[in-house]
Amino acid sequence: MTTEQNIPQVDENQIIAERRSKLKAIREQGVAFPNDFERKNMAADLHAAFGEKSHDELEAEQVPVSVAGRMMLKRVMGKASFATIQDVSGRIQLFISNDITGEDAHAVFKHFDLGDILGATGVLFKTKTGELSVRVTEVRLLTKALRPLPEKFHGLTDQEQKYRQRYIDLITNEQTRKTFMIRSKIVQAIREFFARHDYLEVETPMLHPIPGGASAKPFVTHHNALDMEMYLRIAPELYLKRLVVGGFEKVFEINRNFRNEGLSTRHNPEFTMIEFYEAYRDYKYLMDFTERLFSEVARRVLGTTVISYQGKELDLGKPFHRLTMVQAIQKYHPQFTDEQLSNRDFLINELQDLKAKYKPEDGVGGLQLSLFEELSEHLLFEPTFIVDYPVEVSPLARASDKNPGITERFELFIVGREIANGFSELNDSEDQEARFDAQVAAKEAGDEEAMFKDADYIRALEHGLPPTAGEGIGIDRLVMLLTDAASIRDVILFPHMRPE
RNA sequence: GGGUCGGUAGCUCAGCCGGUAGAGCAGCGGACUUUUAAUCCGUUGGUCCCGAGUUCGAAUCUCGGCCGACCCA
Repeated sequence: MTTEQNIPQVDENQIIAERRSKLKAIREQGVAFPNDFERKNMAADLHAAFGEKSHDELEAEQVPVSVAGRMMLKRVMGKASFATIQDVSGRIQLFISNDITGEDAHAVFKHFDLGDILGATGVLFKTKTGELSVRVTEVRLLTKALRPLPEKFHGLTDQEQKYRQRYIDLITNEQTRKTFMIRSKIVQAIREFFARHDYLEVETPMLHPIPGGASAKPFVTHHNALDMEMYLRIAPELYLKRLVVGGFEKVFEINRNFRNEGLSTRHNPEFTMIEFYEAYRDYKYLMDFTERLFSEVARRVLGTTVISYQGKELDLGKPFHRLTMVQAIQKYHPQFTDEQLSNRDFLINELQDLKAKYKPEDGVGGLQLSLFEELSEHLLFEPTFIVDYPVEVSPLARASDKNPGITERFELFIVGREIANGFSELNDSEDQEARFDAQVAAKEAGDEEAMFKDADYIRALEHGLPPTAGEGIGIDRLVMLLTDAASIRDVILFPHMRPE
């Protein structure tokens, strides 16, 4: 394998050629990529500190500044020019005129291009229209941009290019920058929430000898020295519960999972999850805990729990709805009776009528789940916990003491999307072993997503896992919710694309 | 996997009942000392996604392919 195939074709054009010749001239005059410019001020800080001052106040103070950033706009007017530069905090306008820099320096500036990285020193002032600006005494080219920016007003509209060349999207699109800043704040708020609840943050393997903790197809890779197949993890669950066996009673991990499945507006092959486990708790505690987490994160990141998603409003500060799977089906289809929904033949008939996907070998529980996914899941706009998941689709969850066919498990749906999955953990090693064996039988019968048996995990459980509750939350989907993003690709910096 | 829409200058887009490609921005040259998507004058720039077919002639019509967006599975 060479890396050459990953390098896009060189696409030279007149604009790039022009800029290359400018760079060549700069090289001939000295250091073309200087790194000795001392930037002392950020655009946003200057606006915050001096934006309210009047023209006369600023003239009296003569505030010296040193700013740097990418030139986004340029307006040349003969003997004076304006330029707008952008740093990570925002934008500020430069004013360059023959009177101050001299005619030669101004002439050099006139040949700087949009997209170039500039450093400028000068004094703050206010223009006629009241815009805080820098009256430039010296402006330097710090990095020549050889490629032109997208059209300055419309920016980049082609989704493909926005994803493939995210750097351009970030340069030109304020909303994109904002989305990823919010993403960072969300993760930070989650970390702080768990730290405050005395959780230990851990890192467990990404390379697994046996993929486990979820029902999904793994990516396969090869370890040369050990000459063995390895799998990129589909979930960290079994490792985190080993840590609870070891006595870390509250643990969490925020990291990537990999699932070898299709791409969609809701699925990227690698995605970020937080999984957390707490000993001596159950799934009901987790639901309350999750409500607190979501409302707190929203409040800290957005300042409110009332959010708007794709034009509809919802409140993460209110208690979330809680429905059993059967209730969730009946909510939108009240014509179905409890008796019908616990009748295998009836369920299969309905699923066939709906042309829905289901596994014919499933029992009542699995068929109910298929019907729920077909009829109700996408309609659960307001936050809703669905409880009473059947044992057969929950091989790692503790069965209910009252009803052995169902587990102490929930999934959380918001805006019609699964966003979290939690349960009281199965800590009976013999039951767990029997469940693994059932999964292996299903895998041998052709279910590619069925789980492998992890003998060491059984051994760990045999040492005793305290009663424990655990949950996973999809960070990307949470970010979508809080940034009003329609596609998971809008919240992942470099989403997966077909190779160019 | 199926359906719909799209791929034309560096970018944003027009042109599509067939007649050999246009605008705005960006670039280049010129005018302009408070502009802010600056303005005004001039000007350079094209594998019309790829391949085949129909035709005297294809960006335009037909078929196949590639890539993408959205919807469905």
